[in-house]
Amino acid sequence: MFSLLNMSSADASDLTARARIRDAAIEHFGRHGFKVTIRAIAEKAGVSPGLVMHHFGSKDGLRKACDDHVFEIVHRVKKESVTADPAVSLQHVAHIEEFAPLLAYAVRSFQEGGSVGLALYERMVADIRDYLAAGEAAGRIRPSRDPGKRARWLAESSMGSLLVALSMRPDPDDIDFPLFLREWMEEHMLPLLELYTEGLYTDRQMLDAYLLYVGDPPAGTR
Amino acid sequence: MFSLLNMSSADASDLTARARIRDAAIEHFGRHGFKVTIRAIAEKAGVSPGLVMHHFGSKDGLRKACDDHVFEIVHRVKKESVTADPAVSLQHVAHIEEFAPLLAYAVRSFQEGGSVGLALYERMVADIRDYLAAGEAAGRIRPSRDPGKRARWLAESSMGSLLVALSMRPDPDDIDFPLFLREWMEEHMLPLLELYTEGLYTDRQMLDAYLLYVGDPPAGTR
DNA sequence: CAATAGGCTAAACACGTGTTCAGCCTGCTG
DNA sequence: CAGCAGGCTGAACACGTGTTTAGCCTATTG
Repeated sequence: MFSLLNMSSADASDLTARARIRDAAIEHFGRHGFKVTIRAIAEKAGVSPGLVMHHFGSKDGLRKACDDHVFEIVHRVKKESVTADPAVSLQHVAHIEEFAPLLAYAVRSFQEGGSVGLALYERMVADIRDYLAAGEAAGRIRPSRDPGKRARWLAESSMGSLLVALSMRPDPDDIDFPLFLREWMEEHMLPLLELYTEGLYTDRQMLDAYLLYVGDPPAGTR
Repeated sequence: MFSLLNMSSADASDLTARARIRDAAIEHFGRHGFKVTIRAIAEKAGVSPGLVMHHFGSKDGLRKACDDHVFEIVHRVKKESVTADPAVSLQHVAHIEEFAPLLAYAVRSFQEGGSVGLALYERMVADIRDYLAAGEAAGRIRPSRDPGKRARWLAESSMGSLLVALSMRPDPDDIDFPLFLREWMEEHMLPLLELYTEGLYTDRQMLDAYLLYVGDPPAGTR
């Protein structure tokens, strides 16, 4: 895990200055948002502001490097968790703290809409669609009239809920991400499961009315 | 409607400079986010930057004035739509364009987490809770184990979906809000209604497992 | 050993942006 | 009419922040 993420402060001194800057940037961007100053990042990395420019050319260059790094790690972890035995996956879940900076960075990307945000989002939608399709084939998930749109809605609503919860915090610019995540799950797990298994409405009136409206009559109408 | 919102450009010249500045600020903040410059707002209002300071003291003061104005209008419109006849409500829905700047401003507030954002959000949660309670009493809405958390989840997920959709746009800093809203509804109405009337899972396995986990055994377990 | 390259720093620079300031114009008031 | 208050302007100011620059130090290399 440590070697995978290179985010632990214990071995920070071992890393090259370039890597230390990048990791400090990911942490700062994730915790405080992308408006953090280059000077702050440099200080966190124990380095002069000039060196940041020397290695990354500009703030955008630094951002780009962070993007690439985060995306690459997410890619690697995902491939591992698919191929490896369940024990490894469980380890990942158990050590959310280690991934927290990455997740925080990703959430900030969703919030602001950078290239990583979009790429990660599209991947997330695709994953959810595949997952739902598999569940549908296994009979655990109800079929949808438009699986693509459903997957997109589920991704958007859950990620979005996270964003709103983030913005509604007392100080959205300084978050303890692991804590925040835990509280969020604690707060929403029940209504989410309720909604997903029992629905909200007791009848089909709204849905059928909409289906008629868009010209796709509900089954059994004609 | 026009006299209510004072957002139409047709009678912009009639308004006092102070009101014109405030309206221009609401429009700009809503369309481009809160990082728009005072100079840009002043130009839009046909006024010098100094005058903005003269009337509002600071950028924060301007923001505060916008907050108050938006909140006050939302309050007034809401009270009207509750007391007035249905025809008026329909008029409101039909003329989304007129409200768009206000809505855009509110969404930006949610995104950034200002005081208005929080206040509007809490009010929204309360409204949804009341609405669901009424529906439950009328037998149209299923009961929940925790109506408060359910209302919060529904508010968060729908608002949040809007935020994510906003961030994933090609240029999130320059949105045509009415168009954006229409596309969003077009895209999500179906999966939303499907989910709300039919649910997602075919069985109660996930929900029951969670209820057991949190120490609240599902009905019929003992 | 001398030279060179590259990691690295401190200081200066450029520029956008919120804010301040001195004063102009206009319309009201005594 | 004279004076004054307040809306209003244009220019200047202050400051934060990304970026540039000149040069130092160290290690490698011929």
